[in-house]
Amino acid sequence: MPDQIPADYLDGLNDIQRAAVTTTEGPVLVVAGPGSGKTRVLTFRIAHLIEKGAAPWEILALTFTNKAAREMKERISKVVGKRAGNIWAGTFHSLFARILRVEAKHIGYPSNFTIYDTDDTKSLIGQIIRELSLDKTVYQTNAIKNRISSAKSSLITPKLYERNEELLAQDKQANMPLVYKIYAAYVNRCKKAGAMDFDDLLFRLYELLQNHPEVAGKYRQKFKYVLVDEFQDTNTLQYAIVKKLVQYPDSPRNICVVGDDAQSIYAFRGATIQNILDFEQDFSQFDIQTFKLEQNYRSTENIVATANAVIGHNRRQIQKKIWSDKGLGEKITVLREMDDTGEGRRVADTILEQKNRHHLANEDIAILYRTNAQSRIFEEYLRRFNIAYRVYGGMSFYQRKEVKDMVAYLRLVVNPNDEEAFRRVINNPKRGIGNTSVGKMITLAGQQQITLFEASKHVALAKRTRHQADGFIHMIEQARAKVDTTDAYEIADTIAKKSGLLDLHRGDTSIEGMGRLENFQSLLDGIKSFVEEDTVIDTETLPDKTLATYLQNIALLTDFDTKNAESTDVVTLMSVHAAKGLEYKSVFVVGLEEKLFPSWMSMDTLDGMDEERRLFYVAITRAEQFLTLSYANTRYRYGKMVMNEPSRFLAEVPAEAIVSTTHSRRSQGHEYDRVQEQRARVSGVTPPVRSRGTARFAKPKVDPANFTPSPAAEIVEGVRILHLKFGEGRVTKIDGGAANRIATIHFSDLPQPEKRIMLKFAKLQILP
DNA sequence: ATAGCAGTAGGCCCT
DNA sequence: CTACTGCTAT
Repeated sequence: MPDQIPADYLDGLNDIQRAAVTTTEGPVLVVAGPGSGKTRVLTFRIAHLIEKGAAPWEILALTFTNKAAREMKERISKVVGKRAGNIWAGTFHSLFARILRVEAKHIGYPSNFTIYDTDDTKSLIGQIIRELSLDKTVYQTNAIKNRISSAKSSLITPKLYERNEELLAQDKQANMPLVYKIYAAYVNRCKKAGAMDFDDLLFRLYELLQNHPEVAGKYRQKFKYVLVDEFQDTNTLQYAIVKKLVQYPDSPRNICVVGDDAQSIYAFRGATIQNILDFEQDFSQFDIQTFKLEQNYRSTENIVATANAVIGHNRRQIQKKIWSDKGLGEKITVLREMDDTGEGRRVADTILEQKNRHHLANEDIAILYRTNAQSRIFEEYLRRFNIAYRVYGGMSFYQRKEVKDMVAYLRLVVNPNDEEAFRRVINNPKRGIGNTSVGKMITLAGQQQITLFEASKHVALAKRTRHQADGFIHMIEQARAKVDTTDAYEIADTIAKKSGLLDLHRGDTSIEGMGRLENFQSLLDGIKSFVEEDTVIDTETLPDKTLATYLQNIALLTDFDTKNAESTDVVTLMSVHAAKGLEYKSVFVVGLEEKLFPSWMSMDTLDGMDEERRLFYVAITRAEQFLTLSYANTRYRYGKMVMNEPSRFLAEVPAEAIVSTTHSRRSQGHEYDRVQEQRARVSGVTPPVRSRGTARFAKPKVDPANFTPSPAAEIVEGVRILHLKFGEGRVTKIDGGAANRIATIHFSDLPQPEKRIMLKFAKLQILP
């Protein structure tokens, strides 16, 4: 890659994009509709800054996901070469963590502080509730975690909380008058453990900038250009920090925020759409320039029209008109099924069909759902149909128990004060130090104001237990003595063996156990490659191979950041939230039912509904060419069968954009009627009574009573067979391994006669 | 005192 | 369907 900028790098931009790129001085707001080349503008803007003489390390680019940051850096490096590595581009959390490690001494933290994830946070809050002898059915960890999180995001310290009448009144109302005490204890304990939770990474940085003007000055000096991506998803605290960094309101630097109010989908964690709505006002005295990117380069006109119509139902938004010149394109398909199983099958089926008809690769296709729990059924059918897929989100690699246990050991080695890590591993694998003994340690730690690890050394224990505890302490301290001189892998390897974790996993021969061993091994492999290769994720971190650096690198990773080496041609399954910023030729938005999408949690407020609608807007605007919406009449949720109306959002899709008949053999075009029904329901008109039901099994071609399936082994090429739904057919080909034989069968009665059927699952009767 | 089992309550979206 | 509590057997 040449280290100079191609002269024509601005040529590929439209007029507004180019203006947004070249207006480098003063505050800039870029309102960027979906598919409008937002990332292009951001990356070219940064490249342009460097071209204009800015040093890479003077540029701070804040994103929400590591993936977005990485992508941005990659694209910038295509223009400016390896200098891109020195740009401060990353997530709010990771860049702030980096600053905090350098400046930790100012706020009484060690520079190797631990980052507590959600599980650690919940566990600590639960612990505190127990210690305060509060009723845990009243004081619920999750509720309190949210309470504390939003307090931090509103810059309310425990002291302020205690004096805030409104908050106290709310807590009383909720029958939890002592939340302020839990909050105070929680902050205390985090500090004692040398740990910060996700909110602390923001909150503590704000405090640092607020209370240490010399530090704030240093960073203001350093970052001459500040850019914020996805600005609509920032919370009050993030915006406050950004303002501090640009020294608002005295002499705002060159700040550029990019976002789309219509894609704000994180209100539930404190993001406020108000930030982007206010930004223009906040910086109006400094000649703010606003650019609206309204041309959508991603999607067909049908999809854009649908998106516009849907978002038009929301109450307030920045006025803009998103348009596309890609032609009308395919109409939108709506699939209706009886239940979630049917939905899974139908979607997988439709994917096969689309792949054949439109020559789509797996990687062109995504299935998007509201909740991660919905993925299972689609996985099942994709597997059956032999379609490669990958599920993002849900349980990430680093959240798996076997991985977390090992990481907890490593955390403890780096930071023995880490209370959550200690409690996680002290008796894991089982070494006879149970709740009672740990309880004694906790009591002692509380009494003497020492850390758990310290307490574990001195506490009085039964002889056998004492011996075990000493062994444990010795193991940690031995590893700790080498932590600065030995590479991460060596320490991890030793701990894996000495702790007994490796033996534990090796000894487990169950299916799940083997999976756990595999994950455990691949964690170790990951540490090894961290040591051997230059897999430094955080480019400005010194390329050292210590355990501390390794832990820093993985602390803020999510499922998105774990690269899978295997094939990349896979169908993507993920939540709508996770899909933001991505695009696919064909998108399936599934589970479009009232109480699911929109979620029941959001349905009781107008703000909640608006956010759900924005979420739906995000979902449909991921699609380039094909958009398929699906819903089921009933589905299993939490083990219970529930029945839901089709989502109101379906009724907001313009009728002329929907294809009225689908090509499925199964449901014969009732979808459109059903949507009309919902449309009527929403507008208050009584829907026509309509017979419901049997679409999926509309016409069984064979009487089940006379059907006796033959053993799969007897199905060979050339035989004539009977299938319950498809009727008579002839096997034209058999392939796949012994355990996964797949028959290609020609059913001459069907509109699409070729079917590929997994013999493992299918019930076929051989005909003479 | 600890470990394994059965039963029950509470569940989303992300760093 | 999964994560916790409460019980009983070691």
